[in-house]
Amino acid sequence: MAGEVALRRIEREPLGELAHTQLRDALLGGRFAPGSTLTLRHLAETFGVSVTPVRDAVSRLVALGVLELGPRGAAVVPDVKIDALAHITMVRTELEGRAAFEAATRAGRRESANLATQLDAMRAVIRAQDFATYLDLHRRFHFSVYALAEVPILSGIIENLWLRAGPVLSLVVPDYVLTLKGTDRHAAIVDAIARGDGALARKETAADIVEADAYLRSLAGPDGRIRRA
Amino acid sequence: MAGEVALRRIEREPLGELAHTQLRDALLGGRFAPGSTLTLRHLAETFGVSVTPVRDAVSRLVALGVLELGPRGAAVVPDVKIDALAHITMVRTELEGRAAFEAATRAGRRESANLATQLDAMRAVIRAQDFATYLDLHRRFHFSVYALAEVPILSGIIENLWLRAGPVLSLVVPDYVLTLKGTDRHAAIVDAIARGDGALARKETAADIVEADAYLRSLAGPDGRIRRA
DNA sequence: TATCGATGTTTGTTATAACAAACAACAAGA
DNA sequence: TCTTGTTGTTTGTTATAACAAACATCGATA
Repeated sequence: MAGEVALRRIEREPLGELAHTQLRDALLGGRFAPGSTLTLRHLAETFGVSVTPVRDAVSRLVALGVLELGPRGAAVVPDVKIDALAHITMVRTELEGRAAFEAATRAGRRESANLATQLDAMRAVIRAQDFATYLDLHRRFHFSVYALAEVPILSGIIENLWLRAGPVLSLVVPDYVLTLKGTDRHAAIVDAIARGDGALARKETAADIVEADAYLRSLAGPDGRIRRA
Repeated sequence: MAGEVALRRIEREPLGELAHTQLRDALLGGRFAPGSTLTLRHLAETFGVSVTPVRDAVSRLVALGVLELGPRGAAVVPDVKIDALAHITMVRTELEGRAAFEAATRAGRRESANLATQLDAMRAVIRAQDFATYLDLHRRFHFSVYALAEVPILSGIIENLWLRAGPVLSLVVPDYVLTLKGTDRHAAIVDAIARGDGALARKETAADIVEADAYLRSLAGPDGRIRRA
């Protein structure tokens, strides 16, 4: 077997896993309208599989609180009400603040430089008005910070919170980033981490979350629903 | 239809839901040995249903991080390693501390009295050496506190964390409660809530969690696994 | 015209069978 | 005796069909 090409491990990922990932990314990208109901057979036809793996994926997303249970047991995309958003924000400030704190106490020069590089990429994408990829880079940046905390359970819970807020966050990102002229919380977070200042990293992270929450709150109608600006 | 007995809404709960609840309670009660693998067909036979609803329940528990994925995609009961326990403790102090804080700022006299009543019941059960029901009352007490915060998302995440720590917590509860002679953190939490002192409620809640963590840590062997005392 | 009831359709739920991968047991050959 | 190949079993995965509940449609009757 000498001279062979390096072979990768073959891993047949289950169809339910693929369906889960597809739905997850769609939710994170805000490609499902809040309030719309997802039917198993429709999704199954779209994915080209049977209802079994689709039901598996949907069932898990419901268990994670990412999808809600409609009137007949149907899965519906939740439209985030303003008080639910306040709850998510509360938990996010606690958890992401703590994660940023831990990241600052653990990160070295190498990790800080990596974060700074990501910041540059984000700025470039904003200048190019490419908000779709900004949404992705923005997410990657935050989770890079939280990964530095080396507490996988924490990262997992945070990811779940982002999934819950996903449909709304992506809704307003284009307008929101344009309103952020002066204060760049992300740069401040990276600075704090580079200096090993955990308390500051926590403070700036919490401020970043609260400011986004305040913006979303300003868009809420009298019924508490958040709509595009 | 006059003079009829009040009829309750008939709700056929899906079998997958029942299986989920059964597994959940078994995990919380520590009735599964850490490290043991759960096979779908065996569980299905035990519950008297087909593998479909069982798979549904197991799949959800895996997604929640309560069960782990074994070598061949099988579900195994995680044996909590000491560093994973440290991570859970970190998140628990943040979240349950915040929940206790919110509870203290919202609770009135009626709610405080309710908590005090629960404390009395717990003390009586300890005197009777009935640790199985103490485990249940203890859980109810804590979640009564967190329910007062009126942040369902927060309660849900905390419940998930308890589920993860369940197999280990229930393992040591009998011995642990006997070591607690003087300091009764639970009474201190209720006092703080009754006085509306959020900061103190948070502090005592965190201390309660950290002390349990320290006890568990003292039981860990050189491999990091926690075994019964 | 409006209301009520029957009927067909949609949709989540469940059992079952077929499938594939991995493990276990065992026998044959070096 | 040790290794190797084969066979049978276990187990997660997936498709399919049957089922039940709810909804929609439509026609008949008052």
